Amino acid sequence: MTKDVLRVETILTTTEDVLRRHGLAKATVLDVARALGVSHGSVYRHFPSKAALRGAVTRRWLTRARAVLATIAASDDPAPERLSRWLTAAFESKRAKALDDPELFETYRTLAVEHTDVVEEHVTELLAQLRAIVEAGLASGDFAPTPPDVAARAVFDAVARFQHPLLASEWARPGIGAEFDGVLGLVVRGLLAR
Amino acid sequence: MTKDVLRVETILTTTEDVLRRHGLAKATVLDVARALGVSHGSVYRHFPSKAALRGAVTRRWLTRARAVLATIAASDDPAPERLSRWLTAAFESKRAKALDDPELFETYRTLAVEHTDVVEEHVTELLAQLRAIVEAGLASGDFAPTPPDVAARAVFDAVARFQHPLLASEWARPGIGAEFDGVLGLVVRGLLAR
DNA sequence: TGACTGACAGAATCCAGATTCTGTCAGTCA
DNA sequence: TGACTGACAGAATCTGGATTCTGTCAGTCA
Repeated sequence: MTKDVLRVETILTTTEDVLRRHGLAKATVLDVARALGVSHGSVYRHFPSKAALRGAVTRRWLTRARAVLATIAASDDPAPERLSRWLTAAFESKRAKALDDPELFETYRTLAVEHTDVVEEHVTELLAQLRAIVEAGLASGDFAPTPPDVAARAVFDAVARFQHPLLASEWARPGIGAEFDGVLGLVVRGLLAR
Repeated sequence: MTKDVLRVETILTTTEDVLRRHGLAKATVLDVARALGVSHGSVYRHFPSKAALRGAVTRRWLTRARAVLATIAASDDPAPERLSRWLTAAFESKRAKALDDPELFETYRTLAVEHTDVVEEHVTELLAQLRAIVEAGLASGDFAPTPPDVAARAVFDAVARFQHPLLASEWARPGIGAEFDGVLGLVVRGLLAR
């Protein structure tokens, strides 16, 4: 808020705040405008619709969530370890969010379902990170020859149970950690050169 | 209907019929009783509650769905092929149901969510079938040594994206077949002895 | 001059009264 | 005698009139 002019970033931050405080249903454009101390017409100056505003918030949330994983993907650990760390971090951070603040997680889950296009971008980015790890493993000879994009997709799909927000309700079950380890082991063994 | 007395099987069949015709919301105990030509009090003579009736219908549906898979699990194909056939059949039959009659599938999906206990029985049974295949593979030396129950669970979890009813909406996407093949290959390679 | 306001129409959502359903049980009837 | 009925209370669901929201735009004001 360095300037008095209403800025896109300010609107997004305030919207996140309203979402956190009051939940999805009560986060109307009017509410956001009230929280900003402006009329709702002003919000429409920066976003063409309520859907666009929500989409932008969703995109920002997913981009932040991806940052940690990008660091791991770009590390120079051996590919099998790097893959394990990446998949574990992806699961653990999502799981922590879902368990720490279920209502906020549910809010963003609903937003994600509403904005399929934004989620698709996110998935594409995640797949690119996975492909980079697979390519490193192919180059080092750790992984058996395979088309990297197909392998990345297969790994991503295989951990869907521990990634897909629709299945989040099962992440609180006691045995879930062991189950994740089981799939992780299976997946890594499936990639390794023999 | 060999006898005039109201029988449990008759009630279940009629309930399925009402569900198919009118959907979940309109399938009240009163509706089922009307379809049977009896008073709703008679239905309560055989089922203690509406939930119990719905649970019984769900159980019957899942039991039927499992029968095909049981045949494959008990076949004497080599374990890797048998596993592929089992997983493919599990995916294809569910996918066919979801695409052929989306409304009926949605009905049973909701029922499954309502009756977690019944679904758990079902999953336990499926895991037992998978474990039998894994054990065959261990005995033949096709699969690398591993605790069969852990491996069965890992395989089951890895194909969640192609099995979990909550993700059914994605089974209509064009690339889904290739994605399934990718995971199937990864999983089988993960089990194979080296 | 251009960021912002607020009145407005049509769409979406809310709420309270009316209807329907669940589960029980005393009573019927074959 | 026991399978079945139907009236009943309380819970759940529906409905349509009242309220709130979305998206637009002519007008204000700094």
